[in-house]
Amino acid sequence: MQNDKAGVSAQDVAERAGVSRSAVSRAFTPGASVSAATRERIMKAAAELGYHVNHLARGLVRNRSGIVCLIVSEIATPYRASLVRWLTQFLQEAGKVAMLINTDRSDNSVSAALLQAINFRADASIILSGMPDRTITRQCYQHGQRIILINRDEALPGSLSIHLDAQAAATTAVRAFQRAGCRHLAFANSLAGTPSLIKREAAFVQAAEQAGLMVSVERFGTTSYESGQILAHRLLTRAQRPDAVFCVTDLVACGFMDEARHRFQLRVPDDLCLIGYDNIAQASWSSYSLTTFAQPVEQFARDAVNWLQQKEQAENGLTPQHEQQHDTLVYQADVVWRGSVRGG
Amino acid sequence: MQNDKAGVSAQDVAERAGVSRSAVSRAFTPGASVSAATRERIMKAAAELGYHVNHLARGLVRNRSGIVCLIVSEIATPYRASLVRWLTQFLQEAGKVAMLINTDRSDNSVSAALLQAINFRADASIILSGMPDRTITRQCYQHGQRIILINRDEALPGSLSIHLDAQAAATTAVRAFQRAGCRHLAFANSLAGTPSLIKREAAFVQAAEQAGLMVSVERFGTTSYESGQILAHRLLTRAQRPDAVFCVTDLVACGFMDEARHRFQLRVPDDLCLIGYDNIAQASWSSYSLTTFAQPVEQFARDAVNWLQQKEQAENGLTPQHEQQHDTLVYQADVVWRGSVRGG
DNA sequence: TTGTATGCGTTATCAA
DNA sequence: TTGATAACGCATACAA
Repeated sequence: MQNDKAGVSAQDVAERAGVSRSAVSRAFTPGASVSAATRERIMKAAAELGYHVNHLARGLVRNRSGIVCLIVSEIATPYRASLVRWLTQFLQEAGKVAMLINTDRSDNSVSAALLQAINFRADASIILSGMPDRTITRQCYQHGQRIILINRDEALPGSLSIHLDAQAAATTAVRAFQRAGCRHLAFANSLAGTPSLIKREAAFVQAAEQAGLMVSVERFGTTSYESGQILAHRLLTRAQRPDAVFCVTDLVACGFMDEARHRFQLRVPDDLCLIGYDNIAQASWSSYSLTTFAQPVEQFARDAVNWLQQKEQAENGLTPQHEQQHDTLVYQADVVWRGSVRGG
Repeated sequence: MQNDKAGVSAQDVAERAGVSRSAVSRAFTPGASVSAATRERIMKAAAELGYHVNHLARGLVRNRSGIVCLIVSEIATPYRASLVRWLTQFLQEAGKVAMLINTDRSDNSVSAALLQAINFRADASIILSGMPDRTITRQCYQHGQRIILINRDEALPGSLSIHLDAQAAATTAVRAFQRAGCRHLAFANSLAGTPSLIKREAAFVQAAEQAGLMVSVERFGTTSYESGQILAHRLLTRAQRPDAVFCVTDLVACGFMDEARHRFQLRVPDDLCLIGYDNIAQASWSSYSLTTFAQPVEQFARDAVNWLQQKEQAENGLTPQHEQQHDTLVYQADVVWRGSVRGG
């Protein structure tokens, strides 16, 4: 209020409250030993002066900033956006704060992002896209920075890896197409080459072949609506037109469905059965009513943050063990039956 | 590499390179005076030791962290997500980093977010949702923290306010409906009560009345797809069913259109003309082909970051003027003609 | 161009 | 419970 210099420090508050600056520090540290009386006097002085703990200084001395880096490409994509949404929410509830770093999917832009995380002494980094260089992750580890990989299908020492089992979804999809009486299956993939997308394709092809069904694969471009349109064009103009398509992503499936309907005048699910993956909001929109597999996004986020807190408590505890081990969490993607498959 | 303690500091690098620690500091400060030779020796030593500048310490002494807070609710929404995407990208290109803070739209959760920004001595906060308490923004100002308001329709001293002119879009929409021969207009709004959404409605109603056209208004729930469905139900069951609806948002428009088509068997644009706002990706999807007004999101983000950089340069310069003034940028939302209005 | 000395705001250790 | 003091890692004013 009455102070117009930028910095009002614990010192100023201490003087006003008639205590030492360490008392002020303790007053703002949860669980520190301060008498209720002095604490109140300090808080009053702090409010009057407009004092706010400097997390930069606190982080410096504690060697831990409370920052968690979210490393992600294509944030505007529905699935990514919802993952970011849950992560930031749970991080905040855990008293941490999210730092968002955009990458272009290239592995060295991910490495650069991780360097930023080191610069800010982030408590952890959560990687949603790409894979960083090993030398960088080593440095993160040395700096005590945790790493969480979501849908990365890889494991780093001391890290947590969360991903989905591709097999169950593939089997479920094939059975559904079988029940619908489909004869010629196809998988519509992008060229992104992400491990999880590759596995999704491989698992589906394998399941289809085991069921003795014909299966075509087409790959194109990025994992987007537009690619879905192109993929529809390529698959639906084949001599052997598929009557059931598993799209690597809901976004692709939406593009595929729109093109199939509006360009090829096909009816879904009568002429063509379609299944997607992710369960983005648009999949439930009545124009699509897309049968899909739901990634438990909220659960991912909750588990990531819980694991982080757990690790931190263990660190504060009496177990300074050298944990070269890594943790892995594997989930099933739950099928969401809607109208894009006959007899669903 | 050979160092296994967490912290490798400028001191360590200095010793290895055989220079003083200030030399190391200068080597990592752009535009500082270091000879190429020593600089190289320092960089080599730094790489070998795995040294990374501690931005916490740097921010502490410079009283500027390089952090910019993005304060936003409902990040997973297409329009918000794309705004966040561009902001983070441009911030990174400007050498800054985005801190993402989720709010629940309530004004005091926005205030809490702003407090976080103060804690981390953020260079600036960009507010995309809600309005914080004045006493908080005052404190931000005192801490030298810039504030940027996007679509907030308010002005704070020393801040930048970016928003859209609601009038032009309203006039264009009414004219389009007029050309299409529509007789009964309607505006489908949410109950969010955001200033920009309110203005959008008021401007449309005014423009319609000026054109001598009947206009109904319906408001419901959040600004979402689901609300669009409800709004369709309410408007399309009225005795005087509207034949042209301006939806406050594309998301609302998608829900409205789906409900109109699939529940009421109406054809768009033959039976019903529809216009949205935002130009989210889904508006261009062929199931919707929605005529809409494009918010220049990328431009918003670019301008916000440019303004920030400009202010910082001015600060470094010789003009320590007390700028109680605020800046305002007003844009037009460009109409994107698609298939949801007859004769568009 | 380089080195020395000082301070940034905080927490942690130790005595009282 | 409280206060004094020493780090934390860095940038910079100043002197060389």
